[in-house]
Amino acid sequence: MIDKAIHALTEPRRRDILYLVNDGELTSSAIASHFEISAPAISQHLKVLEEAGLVVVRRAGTKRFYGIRREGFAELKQYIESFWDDSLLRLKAAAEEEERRQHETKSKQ
Amino acid sequence: MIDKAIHALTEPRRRDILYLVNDGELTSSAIASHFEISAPAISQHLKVLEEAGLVVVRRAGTKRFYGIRREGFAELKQYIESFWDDSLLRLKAAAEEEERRQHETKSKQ
DNA sequence: TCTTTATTTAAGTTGACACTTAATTAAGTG
DNA sequence: CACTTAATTAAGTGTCAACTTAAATAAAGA
Repeated sequence: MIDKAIHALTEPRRRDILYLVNDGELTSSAIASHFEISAPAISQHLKVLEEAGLVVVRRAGTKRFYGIRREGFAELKQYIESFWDDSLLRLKAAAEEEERRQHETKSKQ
Repeated sequence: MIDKAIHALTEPRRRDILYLVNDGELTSSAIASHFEISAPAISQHLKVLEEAGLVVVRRAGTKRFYGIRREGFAELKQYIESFWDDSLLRLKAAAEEEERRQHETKSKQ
């Protein structure tokens, strides 16, 4: 699911859609009205976002309201933060190593 | 630059390259030896990463050593964290709103 | 049931981009 | 100056996915 979520977020248009529905539930056509692309294109994006667990649908008559799925974002946030933490730890170590090297160089001058 | 950085990171192969050089500077060919794709393909990826400010080159004779550019990552981290913070604030507000609605419903039953 | 509204699914087109091989540049080395 | 090594640039290919229009589904109203 994390892989699907990351893939879903790599498309700028889908991030725009998420920003929109984050302000409150919207129907497919209401979302489409914010862009210049066709309704089917939006529908396809929504399908990707739904399968990635980032949005949920609530059906009401012929309308379908799309909204943010909080659990999906929570999982994703946790994953990305662990990635950052790990990555930053390595960067910190590298920075310290470099500093050590610079001190060594200076002492040899 | 942030846009370029995000775009650079959407390609899995480039993330793999970043993981590699994060452990220490590597030449283009050393990086290529870790994958099954051609040297030019790696070179093209490195160019994208460099233009996104995520790696830096150090020339030494015919060799070019690629390494992580910390400032680039710092900028990116800041951006993504602000995105998260903002996004989470809105999600928190939405969650509270929903809770209020549920209480209301219960009190009316 | 026929029509309208909301949306999706189907099918096909197009552009971006990650790759390839071949040619080129750049910097030593004999 | 040739030759080698390291890497890039050039040019072309194939794939994928974001889009299009047209057709299908699904629910509600006349």
